[in-house]
Amino acid sequence: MGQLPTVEDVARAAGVSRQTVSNVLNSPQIVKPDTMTRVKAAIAELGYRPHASARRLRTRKSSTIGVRLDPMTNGISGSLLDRFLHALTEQAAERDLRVMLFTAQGPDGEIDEFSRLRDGADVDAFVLTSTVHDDPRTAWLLEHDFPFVTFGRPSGADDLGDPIHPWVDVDGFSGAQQATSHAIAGGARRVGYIGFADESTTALERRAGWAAESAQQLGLDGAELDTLSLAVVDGVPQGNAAALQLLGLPAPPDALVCASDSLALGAMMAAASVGRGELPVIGYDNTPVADAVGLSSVDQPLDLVAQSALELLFGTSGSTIVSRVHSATDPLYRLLTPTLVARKPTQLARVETSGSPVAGNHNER
Amino acid sequence: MGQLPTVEDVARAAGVSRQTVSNVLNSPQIVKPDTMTRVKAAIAELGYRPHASARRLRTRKSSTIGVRLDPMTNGISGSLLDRFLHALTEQAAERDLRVMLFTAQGPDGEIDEFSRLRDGADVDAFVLTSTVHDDPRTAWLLEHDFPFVTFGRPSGADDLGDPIHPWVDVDGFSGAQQATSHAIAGGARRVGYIGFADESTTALERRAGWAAESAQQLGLDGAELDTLSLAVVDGVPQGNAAALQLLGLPAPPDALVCASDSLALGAMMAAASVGRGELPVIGYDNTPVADAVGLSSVDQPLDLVAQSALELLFGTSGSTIVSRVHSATDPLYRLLTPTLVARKPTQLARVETSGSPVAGNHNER
DNA sequence: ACCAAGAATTTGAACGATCAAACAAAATCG
DNA sequence: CGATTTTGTTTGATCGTTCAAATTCTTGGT
Repeated sequence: MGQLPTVEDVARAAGVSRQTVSNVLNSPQIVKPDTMTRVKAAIAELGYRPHASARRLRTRKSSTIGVRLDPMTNGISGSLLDRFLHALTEQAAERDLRVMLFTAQGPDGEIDEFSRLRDGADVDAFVLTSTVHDDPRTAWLLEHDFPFVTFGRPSGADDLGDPIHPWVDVDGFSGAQQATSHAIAGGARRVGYIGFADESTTALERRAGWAAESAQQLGLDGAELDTLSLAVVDGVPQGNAAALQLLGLPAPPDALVCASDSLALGAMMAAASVGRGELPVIGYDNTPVADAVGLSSVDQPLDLVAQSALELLFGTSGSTIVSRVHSATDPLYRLLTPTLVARKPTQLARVETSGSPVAGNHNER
Repeated sequence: MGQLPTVEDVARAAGVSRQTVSNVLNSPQIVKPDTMTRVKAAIAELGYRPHASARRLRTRKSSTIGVRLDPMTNGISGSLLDRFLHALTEQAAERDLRVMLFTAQGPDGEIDEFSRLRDGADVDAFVLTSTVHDDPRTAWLLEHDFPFVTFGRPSGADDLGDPIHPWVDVDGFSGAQQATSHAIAGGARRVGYIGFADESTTALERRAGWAAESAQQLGLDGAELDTLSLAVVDGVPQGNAAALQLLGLPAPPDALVCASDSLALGAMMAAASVGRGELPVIGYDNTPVADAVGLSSVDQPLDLVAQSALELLFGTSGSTIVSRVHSATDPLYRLLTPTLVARKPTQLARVETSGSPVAGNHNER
């Protein structure tokens, strides 16, 4: 099994020329049916596979997407990125695209990597996550006219009308609205909200979703809404603290909507600790933790996010970068709608104790 | 900025030949110092960077490692893989290696991908995670003589004496031992254990570590140890249930060592729910959740795991695969020692409530 | 000063694929 | 039926780099 077969070997075996073999692979429609079968047989026979690097060299396409792995695993929500990465890799494979990882320290380090990967023709495009306002990375990519798409809208600009670059995002307003609506449907009349203490689009729109739904269905006014909500840094202890504070109010909330599963987990524990274990708490991101502790949570359609990202870069099919000059009918962005996953908040207490060892795989490592 | 400069352009600019430029980059020691400076200046001037695909085509090395992204995000511990991936990518970058992802359904699908990536010369080696006993994937790779390392020892074989393939693992015996020892140092006299209900090496060795330490320091015999331990499927609810059962014993444990943070989190909640919130609980894997809820946990040195994996594949430096015929002095495997990260179990309750919004980034998405 | 041995550099070929243009075969048409 | 188009296939060149062998330049010994 010494040498791998080349297009030359296949050509010889099938009694045709190199180029015909190449055509069978790349332009099947222009080759005559019976030569087609002959060549395909030879390919199967020899177990031929095109040499990726040779192809890349000639075509000047790497068929590879670069994604940066964030330096810090972002707390519980870190797995969000993990799941997105998985979805992206899977969707990419369907188009014969590959995902290449890189890491970097800070925006400048990341830009260095952009430059390196671009010049080495290692990647055709980047997918950026956790973008911030006035992101230097998107500025660099735009300036150098290199294809990319962001997961998260470019906050501050005219995102919907005339976005400065392609983006995909999940509608946080809708997510929070659904969560709130679900709590109300469950009988709540004062839905509290624990959100993020920053000015990001994400933070603002999720709170707005909760506020809008509370105002509309429960008739609460701005002052009441302010009383019922807190903005904190993301994290379990912060959620715990905030929930304790809200539950200590003269007129405490009878349900809690949180901007993350971390906050929600903290809130759940807080509620239990003050004897209100039955309090409905709804989280965000639908992380494994939410599933594990039976927490209702807003699920982001990461498969769709990944698919949309690829569509914005490569069109509805194929693996060739589409020009950034989109038609007016085909917008540069995708705003997707999340779904609420309802769970029984009492699941934890209900589980039956099992003394004898139970078989099963636990997916360690 | 039309065309990217090639080695040819640099050569012309520096007044030397192509090959000399190539030598400056690949064999610096054989080029005369002053031509060296001249060429380097030209490289900097033109902003030249070698074209990765062209190089790969010629050298027949891809300088890329393939890693499969597991289909399911493995519950809370999923982030373990995430962190490992990050460490691996970072370590790889230092050797000018890249990490390429792929996904697959089941072992057969993964083997198909192996074959595809190998034949396309996309990767030089694979890093496998979550290996199982008699893994068909390692069998295939061995049979086709393709370089790889596993994270996790090949259970069942003579791992230490004459391993059938290179592996890196973290010593679970030591980890559980440390956790147990820490609990005892904190005053515990009956340390309970909640572990995994399967026959994996991981499950066995962690329990053995706890058992050994309990026997030695506390003088407990086998029967008592059996009473104090349970084996369940990994998960928060299971941990909760198991902890409730252990705490309901006539002579309940005064501390709990768990084989995962998921189990530990469930156990913590169980303890709190029966008014034993002060009970020391120690988890495993040091996931973000453990950090968030202030849970002591055994930390796996993923940086070292990644570094060791690369060393086994590529030697102590460089990016060329080393032959699998290792010298006797240089074993085919690395067994690393984890570290216990001690945290205050009361952290959650202690956090002060903060009414006013606090600035800070919460790393959403 | 001469020649051999070593060091530094250059030249032609090759890696494996696709592109562009040239060519041959088949189909269409007046 | 010959001229013209359409369709299918082949040939030479090329992508940017490194390898292998050939060449030139240094150095040192006698």
